[in-house]
Amino acid sequence: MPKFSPPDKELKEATRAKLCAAPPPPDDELDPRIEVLVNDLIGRVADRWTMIILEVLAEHGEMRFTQLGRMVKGISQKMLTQTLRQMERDGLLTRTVHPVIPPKVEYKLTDLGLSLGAAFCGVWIWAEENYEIIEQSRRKFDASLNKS
Amino acid sequence: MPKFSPPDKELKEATRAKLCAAPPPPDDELDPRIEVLVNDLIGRVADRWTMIILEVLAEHGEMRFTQLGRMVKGISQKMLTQTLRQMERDGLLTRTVHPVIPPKVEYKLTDLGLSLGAAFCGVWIWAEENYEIIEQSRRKFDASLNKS
DNA sequence: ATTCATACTTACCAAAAAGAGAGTGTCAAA
DNA sequence: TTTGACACTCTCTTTTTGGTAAGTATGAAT
Repeated sequence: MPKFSPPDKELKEATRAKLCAAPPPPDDELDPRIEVLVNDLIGRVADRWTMIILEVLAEHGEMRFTQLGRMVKGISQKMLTQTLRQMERDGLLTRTVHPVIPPKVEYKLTDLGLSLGAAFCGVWIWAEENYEIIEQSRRKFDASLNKS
Repeated sequence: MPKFSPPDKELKEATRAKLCAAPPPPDDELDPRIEVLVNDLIGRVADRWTMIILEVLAEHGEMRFTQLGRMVKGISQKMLTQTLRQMERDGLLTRTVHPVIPPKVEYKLTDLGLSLGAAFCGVWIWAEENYEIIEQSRRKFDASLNKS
C-alpha cells in the first residue's frame, strides 16, 4: 500500500525549490521519487468531490451524511461515502458515530483538513484571477482550429 | 462549450471568502455556480500530468517533445500530446513549430503557466509538510480496519 | 401491519480515461 | 537499401470511474 519510498529532508527541500524558485541549472533527469510524490498529491486533492466537500464542511462545521449529500449537489450516495472515507483515512476529517436510532453520524474537518483548504487558497485565487483569460485563450484556440 | 454562466465580481468575492475565511453564518445552500466553477478549476489543474509537465518546463525552460517525454517518466506519447495540447489551449504554454526536417517543436511556459506554478506552491508546501502525517493517518486507519 | 428515516453496502452496467503499439512523412546517415 | 530521428496520429483494448437501484438494520410513528 505505501507505494513510494519514505520521504527525507533533502527530498522535501529539493521539491520545494524546484516548484517555487526560478529555474536552477538544468540537470539531466528529475528524481523519480519527486514525480511519484507529485502524482500522489494531485490524486489526493484533485478528484471531483474532495475539495467541494472540504469547502462545505469548512463553511458549516459539523455535518451529517444526508445533510452533506444535499449540500453537495449532484453527488451520489456512493461517491459521498467513498470520498468521505478517503478523507477520513487521510486524516482530513473525523467521523463520529452516535449509536442511536435512527443512526446519526457526524463529519467534521480536522486541523489538517482546514489547513488544506487554506493551502488551496492560492490556486483558488489564481483561478479566479485568470478564469477569463483562460476562457479567452480557449476560444481563440478553438477558432484557429476551425479556420485551418 | 462555455458550460457555466459568466462570472461576476460578487461570485468571485463570495467564492474567495468561502474558501479562505473562517466559517461564516451558515446559509441553507451553496450557490450552484460556485460548485461548477470549483469543478471546472479542479479539473483543469488536477489531472495526472499537467502539473508535472508544468514543473519540468519551469525547470528547463524551452523543451522539445521527445525531451519532455523522457523527463516525464511513465507518460505515453498519447498522453503527452494530449496534455500539451490542453495546456496550449488554456494558454499555459506556447507551441512553436520549426519547419525543418526532422521536425522540431518547442514548448515553453507562458507567464500564465509560470504563475500557476507559483500559485500551486501553497498546496505543494502543504503536502510536503503534511505528507508524513497523512501516511501515518492512513496506516492507522487501515490497521483499525483489520482489527474489526 | 406498514411506512419512514438514517446511513450506509452491494451488484450491475455504461461511459470515460488511459495504455500499447503500429503507422506516417521526410530526409540524412550508414 | 535499410535504418533512424522526430513528432506525432490512429486504432484497439484494458482499466478505472461513477451512476442507478436495490438491499440492510432498527425502532418509532401511523
